Amino acid sequence: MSATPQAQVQDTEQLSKKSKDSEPLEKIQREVIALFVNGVRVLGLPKSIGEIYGLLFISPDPLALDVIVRKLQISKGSVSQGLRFLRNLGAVKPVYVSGDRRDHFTAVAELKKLANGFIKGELNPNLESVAIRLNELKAMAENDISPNADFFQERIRRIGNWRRRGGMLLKIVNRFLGRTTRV
Amino acid sequence: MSATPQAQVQDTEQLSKKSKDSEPLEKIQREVIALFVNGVRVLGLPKSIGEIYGLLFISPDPLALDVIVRKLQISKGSVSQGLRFLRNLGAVKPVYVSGDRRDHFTAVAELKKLANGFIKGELNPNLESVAIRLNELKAMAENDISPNADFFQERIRRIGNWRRRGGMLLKIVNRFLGRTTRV
DNA sequence: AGTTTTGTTCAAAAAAAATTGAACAAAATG
DNA sequence: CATTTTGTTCAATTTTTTTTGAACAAAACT
Repeated sequence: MSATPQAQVQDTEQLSKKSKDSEPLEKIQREVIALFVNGVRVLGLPKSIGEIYGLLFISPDPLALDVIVRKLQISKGSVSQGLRFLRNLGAVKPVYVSGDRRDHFTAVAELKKLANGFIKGELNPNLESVAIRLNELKAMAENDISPNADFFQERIRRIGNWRRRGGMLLKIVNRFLGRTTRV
Repeated sequence: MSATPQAQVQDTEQLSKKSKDSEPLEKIQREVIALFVNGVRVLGLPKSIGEIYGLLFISPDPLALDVIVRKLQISKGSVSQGLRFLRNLGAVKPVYVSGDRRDHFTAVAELKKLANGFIKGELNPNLESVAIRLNELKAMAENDISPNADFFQERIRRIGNWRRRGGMLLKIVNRFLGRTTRV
């Protein structure tokens, strides 16, 4: 809490609350954020998501939306949308900060929670839609009278097999990372 | 136009080899391809990759590049690049077809091979680069003298932990799907 | 009441990624 | 060796995705 000027901040302003908000990021923080930006690309998520999560992950205290905007220098709209996405995923959670009207957020930093959120929010819905489509395809293949009908059926059975094993894998991942998730 | 739907193919052409190339896709084939196009999006891969793999997966015989171009109605460049990518991943393999100069390809349809290819080609390189960066960050955090230094170190250790468990998970996935892969 | 603060929404702009197509190279054919 | 066939490359274009920012709404202050 005490004014701890590791790098000189503008001491002319009130040091109480605002000063921390406008402290520029430390180099190590910027590096960690870059790591996350890179990381989320593998998951097919936009840069801003990685920036926001990374910033919260490497910030000791919960941050408010407009602070994130200032620190990352990205638009309010991006941060609003990004936070919503991360909240839905369970990767970020709101934290009450007394005496401040704004919502504050911290990163959820347990791998199992992150993985569960991603699986439930992004992977499972997809697996389900595949299951539905697959049933339609199976029917279609059974009515097919072309010389390739047998081949088509074998292929479709195979996709079903993939889907089944994919679902098992998600369960295994879940168990490995800790408690199981209700799907 | 006369009311005949696309069911009829032009039988006026020679039925020998070319006819098969210009046969339009069956409905069920188009559906399966759509399924793959959708599927590869989850992996962060472009549509054309899904189309090409899907087509090969649901084609009884190996296909040559220009046949793929005609059947999918996408450019030669796309197919060339897509096939290279899929070949590198081990998702597609060349097949010798006697009496034909062109390269022919079939889909590799074993889930374990596909997963191994994807892990080796897309996931592991990323995990490795994280490992490298992480070492730099660890050193940086140890030299940090800010009041947050301890926090930063905890966070970086945590990322290291994630990475470790991620690597373990890939091994587990591998074992689950069949033979193990050399990493 | 009005005013300020906080956060959301969504059309437009910008950025990023994928696709095209024409030029090119390499190999096979005659 | 000239021609054709096959496949690659990459700059330009198109498409898709992401980001912006201004308008808006809701709540909290005075």
